[in-house]
Amino acid sequence: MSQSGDIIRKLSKQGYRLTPQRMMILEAVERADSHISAEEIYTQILARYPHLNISTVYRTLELLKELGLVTETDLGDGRVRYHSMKKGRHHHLVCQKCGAIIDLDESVLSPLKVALLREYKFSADLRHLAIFGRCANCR
Amino acid sequence: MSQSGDIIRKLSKQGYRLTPQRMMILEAVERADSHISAEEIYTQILARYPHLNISTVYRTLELLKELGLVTETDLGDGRVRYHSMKKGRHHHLVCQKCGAIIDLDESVLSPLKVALLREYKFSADLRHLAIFGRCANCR
DNA sequence: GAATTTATTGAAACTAATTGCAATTGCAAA
DNA sequence: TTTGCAATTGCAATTAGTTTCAATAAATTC
Repeated sequence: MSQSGDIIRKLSKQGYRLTPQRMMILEAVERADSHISAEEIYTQILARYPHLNISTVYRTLELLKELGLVTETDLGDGRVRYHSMKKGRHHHLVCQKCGAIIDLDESVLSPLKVALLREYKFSADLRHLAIFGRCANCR
Repeated sequence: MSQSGDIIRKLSKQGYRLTPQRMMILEAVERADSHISAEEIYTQILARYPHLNISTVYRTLELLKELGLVTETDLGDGRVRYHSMKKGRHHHLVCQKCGAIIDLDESVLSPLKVALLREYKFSADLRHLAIFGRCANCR
Protein backbone atom coordinates (compact mmCIF):
# COMPACT_ATOMS: atom_id res chain seq x y z
CA MET A 1 0.00 0.00 0.00
CA SER A 2 2.60 2.54 1.09
CA GLN A 3 4.65 2.72 -2.08
CA SER A 4 2.08 1.51 -4.56
CA GLY A 5 3.17 4.39 -6.78
CA ASP A 6 6.42 2.51 -7.10
CA ILE A 7 4.61 -0.54 -8.35
CA ILE A 8 2.39 1.39 -10.74
CA ARG A 9 5.48 2.87 -12.34
CA LYS A 10 7.20 -0.50 -12.50
CA LEU A 11 4.16 -2.00 -14.19
CA SER A 12 3.31 0.73 -16.67
CA LYS A 13 6.92 1.14 -17.73
CA GLN A 14 6.64 -2.31 -19.29
CA GLY A 15 3.14 -1.97 -20.66
CA TYR A 16 1.43 -3.73 -17.78
CA ARG A 17 -1.68 -2.39 -16.07
CA LEU A 18 -2.53 -1.89 -12.47
CA THR A 19 -5.78 -3.68 -11.76
CA PRO A 20 -7.58 -4.04 -8.42
CA GLN A 21 -6.92 -7.77 -8.53
CA ARG A 22 -3.19 -7.20 -8.85
CA MET A 23 -3.19 -4.70 -6.01
CA MET A 24 -5.07 -7.05 -3.72
CA ILE A 25 -2.84 -9.99 -4.53
CA LEU A 26 0.36 -8.05 -3.95
CA GLU A 27 -1.08 -6.65 -0.72
CA ALA A 28 -1.90 -10.15 0.48
CA VAL A 29 1.66 -11.32 -0.10
CA GLU A 30 3.10 -8.26 1.67
CA ARG A 31 0.70 -8.61 4.58
CA ALA A 32 1.44 -12.33 5.08
CA ASP A 33 3.58 -13.17 8.10
CA SER A 34 5.62 -15.60 6.12
CA HIS A 35 5.30 -17.85 3.07
CA ILE A 36 1.82 -17.93 1.63
CA SER A 37 0.27 -20.20 -0.98
CA ALA A 38 -1.79 -19.18 -4.00
CA GLU A 39 -4.82 -20.88 -2.51
CA GLU A 40 -4.44 -18.95 0.75
CA ILE A 41 -4.19 -15.64 -1.11
CA TYR A 42 -7.25 -16.61 -3.11
CA THR A 43 -9.53 -17.44 -0.18
CA GLN A 44 -8.30 -14.41 1.76
CA ILE A 45 -9.27 -12.01 -1.01
CA LEU A 46 -12.45 -13.88 -1.87
CA ALA A 47 -13.93 -12.91 1.49
CA ARG A 48 -13.91 -9.24 0.48
CA TYR A 49 -14.10 -9.51 -3.29
CA PRO A 50 -16.11 -12.57 -4.30
CA HIS A 51 -15.44 -12.39 -7.99
CA LEU A 52 -11.72 -13.14 -8.12
CA ASN A 53 -10.59 -16.19 -10.04
CA ILE A 54 -7.81 -18.55 -8.95
CA SER A 55 -6.12 -18.40 -12.35
CA THR A 56 -5.79 -14.63 -11.95
CA VAL A 57 -3.96 -15.28 -8.70
CA TYR A 58 -1.50 -17.63 -10.40
CA ARG A 59 -1.01 -15.33 -13.37
CA THR A 60 -0.46 -12.32 -11.13
CA LEU A 61 2.03 -14.16 -8.94
CA GLU A 62 3.90 -15.14 -12.10
CA LEU A 63 4.02 -11.49 -13.12
CA LEU A 64 5.08 -10.24 -9.69
CA LYS A 65 7.83 -12.85 -9.78
CA GLU A 66 9.08 -11.55 -13.12
CA LEU A 67 9.04 -8.00 -11.79
CA GLY A 68 11.12 -9.13 -8.84
CA LEU A 69 8.46 -8.23 -6.29
CA VAL A 70 7.85 -11.73 -4.93
CA THR A 71 9.75 -15.01 -4.86
CA GLU A 72 8.48 -18.55 -5.21
CA THR A 73 9.66 -21.60 -3.29
CA ASP A 74 8.71 -25.24 -3.26
CA LEU A 75 9.15 -26.41 0.30
CA GLY A 76 8.24 -29.97 -0.59
CA ASP A 77 4.63 -30.18 0.52
CA GLY A 78 2.32 -30.25 -2.45
CA ARG A 79 1.96 -26.47 -2.91
CA VAL A 80 4.34 -23.72 -3.91
CA ARG A 81 4.69 -20.75 -1.55
CA TYR A 82 5.25 -17.08 -2.20
CA HIS A 83 7.10 -14.41 -0.29
CA SER A 84 7.50 -10.65 -0.61
CA MET A 85 10.90 -9.50 -1.81
CA LYS A 86 10.51 -6.45 0.44
CA LYS A 87 11.06 -8.71 3.42
CA GLY A 88 14.44 -9.70 2.05
CA ARG A 89 15.71 -12.75 0.24
CA HIS A 90 16.46 -15.93 2.10
CA HIS A 91 16.74 -19.65 1.64
CA HIS A 92 15.79 -22.84 3.42
CA LEU A 93 17.12 -26.22 4.39
CA VAL A 94 14.30 -28.75 4.43
CA CYS A 95 14.74 -32.00 6.36
CA GLN A 96 13.30 -34.87 4.37
CA LYS A 97 12.78 -36.95 7.50
CA CYS A 98 11.29 -34.69 10.17
CA GLY A 99 10.16 -31.86 7.93
CA ALA A 100 12.08 -29.20 9.84
CA ILE A 101 12.72 -25.98 7.94
CA ILE A 102 15.95 -24.17 8.74
CA ASP A 103 16.56 -20.65 7.49
CA LEU A 104 19.69 -20.31 5.48
CA ASP A 105 21.87 -17.28 5.21
CA GLU A 106 22.34 -15.99 1.69
CA SER A 107 26.10 -15.80 2.15
CA VAL A 108 26.43 -19.60 2.04
CA LEU A 109 25.33 -19.53 -1.58
CA SER A 110 27.39 -16.66 -2.89
CA PRO A 111 30.55 -18.73 -3.47
CA LEU A 112 28.44 -20.97 -5.71
CA LYS A 113 27.07 -17.98 -7.62
CA VAL A 114 30.60 -16.70 -8.15
CA ALA A 115 31.88 -20.09 -9.28
CA LEU A 116 29.05 -20.51 -11.81
CA LEU A 117 29.70 -17.08 -13.21
CA ARG A 118 33.43 -17.63 -13.51
CA GLU A 119 33.46 -21.20 -14.75
CA TYR A 120 30.28 -21.29 -16.84
CA LYS A 121 29.53 -17.60 -17.51
CA PHE A 122 26.12 -18.44 -16.09
CA SER A 123 24.26 -15.87 -14.01
CA ALA A 124 22.32 -17.99 -11.51
CA ASP A 125 19.01 -16.74 -10.20
CA LEU A 126 19.05 -18.02 -6.62
CA ARG A 127 16.31 -15.87 -5.15
CA HIS A 128 14.62 -18.25 -2.82
CA LEU A 129 16.02 -21.72 -2.74
CA ALA A 130 15.01 -24.85 -0.87
CA ILE A 131 17.71 -27.45 -0.36
CA PHE A 132 16.55 -30.90 0.74
CA GLY A 133 18.44 -33.33 2.95
CA ARG A 134 18.79 -34.42 6.58
CA CYS A 135 19.00 -32.12 9.58
CA ALA A 136 21.39 -32.58 12.52
CA ASN A 137 18.84 -34.59 14.53
CA CYS A 138 17.84 -36.96 11.77
CA ARG A 139 21.17 -38.29 10.54
CA MET B 1 18.41 -55.97 -16.52
CA SER B 2 21.87 -57.48 -16.01
CA GLN B 3 22.06 -57.10 -12.25
CA SER B 4 18.36 -57.40 -11.44
CA GLY B 5 19.43 -59.73 -8.63
CA ASP B 6 20.94 -56.67 -7.04
CA ILE B 7 17.63 -54.87 -7.17
CA ILE B 8 15.67 -57.85 -5.89
CA ARG B 9 17.94 -57.98 -2.86
CA LYS B 10 17.71 -54.25 -2.32
CA LEU B 11 13.93 -54.43 -2.46
CA SER B 12 13.30 -57.52 -0.38
CA LYS B 13 15.72 -56.42 2.31
CA GLN B 14 13.26 -53.66 3.16
CA GLY B 15 10.07 -55.65 2.73
CA TYR B 16 9.39 -54.51 -0.81
CA ARG B 17 8.37 -56.85 -3.58
CA LEU B 18 9.66 -57.27 -7.09
CA THR B 19 6.74 -56.99 -9.49
CA PRO B 20 6.80 -57.09 -13.28
CA GLN B 21 5.60 -53.47 -13.34
CA ARG B 22 8.56 -52.35 -11.25
CA MET B 23 11.00 -54.26 -13.44
CA MET B 24 9.59 -52.72 -16.59
CA ILE B 25 9.66 -49.21 -15.16
CA LEU B 26 13.24 -49.47 -13.94
CA GLU B 27 14.24 -51.00 -17.27
CA ALA B 28 12.65 -48.09 -19.12
CA VAL B 29 14.62 -45.55 -17.06
CA GLU B 30 17.88 -47.45 -17.59
CA ARG B 31 17.26 -47.85 -21.30
CA ALA B 32 16.44 -44.17 -21.84
CA ASP B 33 19.12 -42.14 -23.58
CA SER B 34 18.72 -39.31 -21.15
CA HIS B 35 16.06 -37.78 -18.91
CA ILE B 36 12.68 -39.39 -19.28
CA SER B 37 9.28 -38.32 -17.98
CA ALA B 38 6.71 -40.48 -16.18
CA GLU B 39 4.34 -40.12 -19.12
CA GLU B 40 7.01 -41.30 -21.56
CA ILE B 41 7.76 -44.34 -19.43
CA TYR B 42 4.05 -45.04 -19.24
CA THR B 43 3.32 -44.95 -22.97
CA GLN B 44 6.49 -46.87 -23.75
CA ILE B 45 5.50 -49.77 -21.51
CA LEU B 46 1.83 -49.60 -22.47
CA ALA B 47 2.71 -50.72 -26.00
CA ARG B 48 3.86 -54.10 -24.69
CA TYR B 49 1.81 -54.38 -21.52
CA PRO B 50 -1.53 -52.64 -21.92
CA HIS B 51 -2.66 -52.95 -18.35
CA LEU B 52 -0.21 -50.68 -16.59
CA ASN B 53 -1.58 -47.72 -14.68
CA ILE B 54 0.03 -44.26 -14.61
CA SER B 55 -0.19 -44.07 -10.84
CA THR B 56 1.90 -47.22 -10.62
CA VAL B 57 4.55 -45.45 -12.66
CA TYR B 58 4.61 -42.50 -10.28
CA ARG B 59 4.59 -44.73 -7.20
CA THR B 60 7.39 -46.87 -8.55
CA LEU B 61 9.52 -43.88 -9.48
CA GLU B 62 9.04 -42.56 -5.96
CA LEU B 63 10.24 -45.89 -4.60
CA LEU B 64 13.21 -46.14 -6.94
CA LYS B 65 14.14 -42.63 -5.87
CA GLU B 66 14.11 -43.63 -2.21
CA LEU B 67 16.24 -46.65 -2.99
CA GLY B 68 18.74 -44.42 -4.74
CA LEU B 69 18.28 -46.07 -8.12
CA VAL B 70 16.93 -43.05 -9.99
CA THR B 71 16.97 -39.29 -9.55
CA GLU B 72 14.30 -36.74 -10.24
CA THR B 73 14.79 -33.27 -11.72
CA ASP B 74 12.49 -30.43 -12.61
CA LEU B 75 13.99 -28.78 -15.66
CA GLY B 76 11.34 -26.10 -15.70
CA ASP B 77 9.01 -27.33 -18.41
CA GLY B 78 5.82 -28.63 -16.90
CA ARG B 79 6.96 -32.21 -16.21
CA VAL B 80 9.51 -33.75 -13.91
CA ARG B 81 12.16 -35.99 -15.46
CA TYR B 82 13.89 -39.11 -14.23
CA HIS B 83 17.36 -40.47 -14.73
CA SER B 84 19.16 -43.69 -13.82
CA MET B 85 21.72 -43.36 -11.05
CA LYS B 86 23.79 -45.99 -12.85
CA LYS B 87 24.61 -43.38 -15.47
CA GLY B 88 26.15 -41.18 -12.82
CA ARG B 89 24.97 -38.12 -10.99
CA HIS B 90 25.03 -34.75 -12.63
CA HIS B 91 23.41 -31.34 -12.54
CA HIS B 92 22.12 -28.70 -14.93
CA LEU B 93 22.12 -25.00 -15.55
CA VAL B 94 18.86 -23.97 -17.20
CA CYS B 95 18.67 -20.67 -19.05
CA GLN B 96 15.38 -18.96 -18.33
CA LYS B 97 15.53 -17.00 -21.55
CA CYS B 98 16.62 -19.34 -24.33
CA GLY B 99 15.95 -22.62 -22.54
CA ALA B 100 19.50 -23.92 -23.01
CA ILE B 101 20.50 -26.74 -20.69
CA ILE B 102 24.15 -26.84 -19.68
CA ASP B 103 25.58 -29.85 -17.88
CA LEU B 104 27.19 -29.00 -14.61
CA ASP B 105 30.08 -30.78 -13.01
CA GLU B 106 29.36 -32.14 -9.56
CA SER B 107 32.53 -30.59 -8.19
CA VAL B 108 31.04 -27.07 -8.37
CA LEU B 109 28.54 -28.05 -5.72
CA SER B 110 30.77 -29.86 -3.27
CA PRO B 111 32.01 -26.69 -1.51
CA LEU B 112 28.35 -25.88 -0.80
CA LYS B 113 27.75 -29.36 0.59
CA VAL B 114 30.75 -29.02 2.84
CA ALA B 115 29.70 -25.57 4.05
CA LEU B 116 26.17 -26.73 4.88
CA LEU B 117 27.53 -29.67 6.80
CA ARG B 118 30.00 -27.57 8.74
CA GLU B 119 27.86 -24.52 9.42
CA TYR B 120 24.42 -26.10 9.76
CA LYS B 121 25.15 -29.77 10.42
CA PHE B 122 22.85 -30.36 7.50
CA SER B 123 23.49 -33.21 5.11
CA ALA B 124 22.25 -31.89 1.77
CA ASP B 125 20.88 -34.30 -0.81
CA LEU B 126 22.04 -32.74 -4.05
CA ARG B 127 21.56 -35.68 -6.35
CA HIS B 128 20.31 -34.03 -9.45
CA LEU B 129 19.90 -30.31 -9.28
CA ALA B 130 18.64 -27.75 -11.76
CA ILE B 131 19.81 -24.18 -11.25
CA PHE B 132 17.92 -21.50 -13.15
CA GLY B 133 19.34 -18.26 -14.52
CA ARG B 134 20.83 -16.72 -17.64
CA CYS B 135 23.39 -18.32 -19.90
CA ALA B 136 26.40 -16.52 -21.42
CA ASN B 137 24.51 -15.60 -24.61
CA CYS B 138 21.40 -14.27 -22.92
CA ARG B 139 22.80 -11.77 -20.45
C1' DG C 1 2.26 -77.10 -3.78
C1' DA C 2 -1.61 -74.91 -1.16
C1' DA C 3 -2.73 -71.46 2.33
C1' DT C 4 -1.79 -67.10 4.40
C1' DT C 5 -0.23 -62.58 4.91
C1' DT C 6 0.53 -58.15 3.48
C1' DA C 7 2.49 -55.22 -0.26
C1' DT C 8 1.06 -53.70 -4.55
C1' DT C 9 -2.01 -52.62 -8.27
C1' DG C 10 -5.80 -50.47 -11.06
C1' DA C 11 -9.61 -47.54 -11.16
C1' DA C 12 -11.61 -43.44 -10.05
C1' DA C 13 -11.74 -39.29 -7.57
C1' DC C 14 -9.15 -35.44 -6.29
C1' DT C 15 -5.64 -31.41 -5.96
C1' DA C 16 -2.49 -27.84 -7.72
C1' DA C 17 -1.47 -25.40 -11.51
C1' DT C 18 -1.93 -24.02 -16.53
C1' DT C 19 -4.10 -22.76 -20.85
C1' DG C 20 -7.43 -21.20 -24.60
C1' DC C 21 -10.80 -18.18 -25.50
C1' DA C 22 -14.44 -14.80 -25.35
C1' DA C 23 -15.84 -10.90 -22.59
C1' DT C 24 -14.23 -7.05 -19.98
C1' DT C 25 -11.50 -3.14 -18.54
C1' DG C 26 -7.47 0.01 -17.87
C1' DC C 27 -5.55 3.69 -19.97
C1' DA C 28 -3.84 6.65 -23.74
C1' DA C 29 -5.10 9.60 -27.27
C1' DA C 30 -8.71 12.13 -29.55
C1' DT D 1 -15.60 12.64 -21.97
C1' DT D 2 -15.72 9.35 -25.12
C1' DT D 3 -13.43 6.00 -28.06
C1' DG D 4 -10.23 2.33 -29.40
C1' DC D 5 -7.47 -1.36 -28.46
C1' DA D 6 -4.36 -4.27 -26.29
C1' DA D 7 -3.86 -6.15 -21.72
C1' DT D 8 -6.35 -8.58 -18.43
C1' DT D 9 -9.95 -11.33 -16.44
C1' DG D 10 -13.21 -15.15 -15.63
C1' DC D 11 -14.69 -19.43 -17.04
C1' DA D 12 -14.21 -23.98 -18.43
C1' DA D 13 -11.33 -27.47 -19.87
C1' DT D 14 -6.87 -29.60 -19.43
C1' DT D 15 -2.52 -31.40 -17.44
C1' DA D 16 0.66 -33.44 -13.97
C1' DG D 17 0.67 -35.75 -10.03
C1' DT D 18 -1.49 -37.81 -5.65
C1' DT D 19 -4.68 -40.38 -2.85
C1' DT D 20 -8.24 -43.71 -1.45
C1' DC D 21 -9.88 -48.14 -1.52
C1' DA D 22 -11.18 -52.71 -2.93
C1' DA D 23 -9.16 -56.44 -5.57
C1' DT D 24 -5.01 -58.91 -6.72
C1' DA D 25 -0.69 -61.22 -6.36
C1' DA D 26 4.30 -61.69 -4.42
C1' DA D 27 6.64 -64.13 -1.11
C1' DT D 28 6.73 -66.61 3.24
C1' DT D 29 5.17 -70.59 5.95
C1' DC D 30 3.28 -74.86 6.52
